[in-house]
Amino acid sequence: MTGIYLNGYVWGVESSFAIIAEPHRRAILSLLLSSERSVGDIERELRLSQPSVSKHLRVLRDAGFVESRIEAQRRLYRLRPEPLMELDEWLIPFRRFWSKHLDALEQHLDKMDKVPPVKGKKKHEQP
Amino acid sequence: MTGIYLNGYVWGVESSFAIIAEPHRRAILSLLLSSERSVGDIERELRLSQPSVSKHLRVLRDAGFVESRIEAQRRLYRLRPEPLMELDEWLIPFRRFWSKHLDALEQHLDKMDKVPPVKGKKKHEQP
DNA sequence: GAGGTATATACCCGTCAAGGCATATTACTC
DNA sequence: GAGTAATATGCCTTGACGGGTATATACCTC
Repeated sequence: MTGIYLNGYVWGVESSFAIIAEPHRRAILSLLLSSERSVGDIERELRLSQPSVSKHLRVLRDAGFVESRIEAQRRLYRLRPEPLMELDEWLIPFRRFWSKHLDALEQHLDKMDKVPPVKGKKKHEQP
Repeated sequence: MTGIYLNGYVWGVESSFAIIAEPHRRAILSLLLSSERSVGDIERELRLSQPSVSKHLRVLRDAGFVESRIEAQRRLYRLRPEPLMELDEWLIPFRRFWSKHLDALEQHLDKMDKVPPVKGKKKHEQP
């Protein structure tokens, strides 16, 4: 919908979510948060095989989540903010939604002078 | 990592990302943003098959993204904020990261009194 | 250029999830 | 209770993806 097809790959938010869905890739991004790392660094810190790390980095790079620079035989990977910013933007309307909800809850609680102890937790309807 | 195993399912952020990765499910969530809908409503608005909609809703409900209430033969689904809030929380450190980045960029631009026209766009390294 | 280190890629395989179709289930109407 | 509307579920097939192993590539050192 909001993505652009380019040699069979979907670009934009469309794919960013799918990329982030992989736990190891999220772990890699979290690692890169503090500083750039080589493939070997990630391999050791996450206890992954080297090919696995390389493949994930490939996916992340293709989607713009990371970029790399060469230092001798090593490639140092670092974060790029853009794709994650897009994800964040997708969340905006939902943030409005739940802050509205929390406000309502707060007002509800405010209404009661002293919060009476609840006997049975209200279960969510599960038909 | 941060999830809880419960009858073979992973709960928590762990799975929430995977659930959000599906474009149709994101579309459903966006729909529910404005108001609750029946399965048939979603079916029509998203041009999906009824079983497909039901299955996606099942996944969303199991993960706590939506809840339903019964009205005659129809089930009306509505949003639940919690899981999306968790996703949002995961993004927090990254938000710090990119706001730091944008600050740096801003300061960089401030340094130049008049921004000189750039001749060649700096290409991102693609080894 | 031989040997070693660091990373990328190709290929194969198992798994898993999404869609289609048919069918079951639930609730309403008469 | 028969008929019908709305939704859920089961089964099957297909495609995509991630991991493993082996191999290719790039770069450095001597």
